[in-house]
Amino acid sequence: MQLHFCSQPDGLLVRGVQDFSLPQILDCGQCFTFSPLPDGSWEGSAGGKALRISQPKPDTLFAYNTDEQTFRSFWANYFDLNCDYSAIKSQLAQDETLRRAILFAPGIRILRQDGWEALCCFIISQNNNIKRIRGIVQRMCELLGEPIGQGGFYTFPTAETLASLSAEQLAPLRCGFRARYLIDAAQKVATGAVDLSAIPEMPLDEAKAMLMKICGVGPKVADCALLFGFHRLECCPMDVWMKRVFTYLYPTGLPDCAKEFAGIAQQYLFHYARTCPEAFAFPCKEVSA
DNA sequence: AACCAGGGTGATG
DNA sequence: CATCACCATGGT
Repeated sequence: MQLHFCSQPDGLLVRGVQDFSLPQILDCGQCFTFSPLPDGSWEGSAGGKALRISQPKPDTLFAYNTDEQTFRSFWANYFDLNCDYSAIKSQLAQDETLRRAILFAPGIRILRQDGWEALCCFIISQNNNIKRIRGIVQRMCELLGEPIGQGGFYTFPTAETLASLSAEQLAPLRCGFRARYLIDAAQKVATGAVDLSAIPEMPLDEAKAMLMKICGVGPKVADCALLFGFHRLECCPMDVWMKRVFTYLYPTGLPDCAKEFAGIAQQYLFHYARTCPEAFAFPCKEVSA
């Protein structure tokens, strides 16, 4: 995918984008730090940087408050623009159900989020809904992060900051029983008991076991952190929606064509099932039928 | 192995 | 107004 940049008075035009949809990417449950604005653009922050971005045409992005240098060095990687999703999609689409899920949202991409931020977000996400997760994460950044410029955005608090606090001091976040999980994660990361920087070089099962040493991190949250925070595409987080998908559509597991990119397959299937459950023709009540 | 609490909010009836 | 579900986990 060859990108073309064109600086404008009020931002940066990026042409040549493929397999990309802002709402599909930012509203498919992988990211909780971007929100839609009434005009269809999105604003939020990641990795200590703020961004407002829109997609005036399918192959064109407009980044309001950034320059080419910042976009090339940070946002292009964040939005995984160096990855060819058309090749991945054609491999996955050998399976008929996946083909339908991909056609439903062909612009999904797996963001390359910061590992620590993703870990915290998915600790917060447990037994929770996306709207409230966004609110909790926002309050956490406002209360404990540093301002990013004048736009009202804040950095994600560091593990050191969080580790110095008690669960009671997180009460304003209104994250309930998850507060002590965040504190435990922060303390283990800050002391090095859990070394996030070692994860990229670690075998998957070893990395997952390490993350699960944190109280409040089970298999599901660990898989989410690894997929969305460390880009381990073979992780397939099993939430209630994916359990339904597997029970009714893949009782014997994903087809071979999807194993290599199980995490990406998961994201297409999760988004389709959650957005359009009737298309899958399964009940949304009891899973364990 | 099978419940159950923990906090809050939006959706549904 | 009541109930339920929510990208789960740890404890009983």
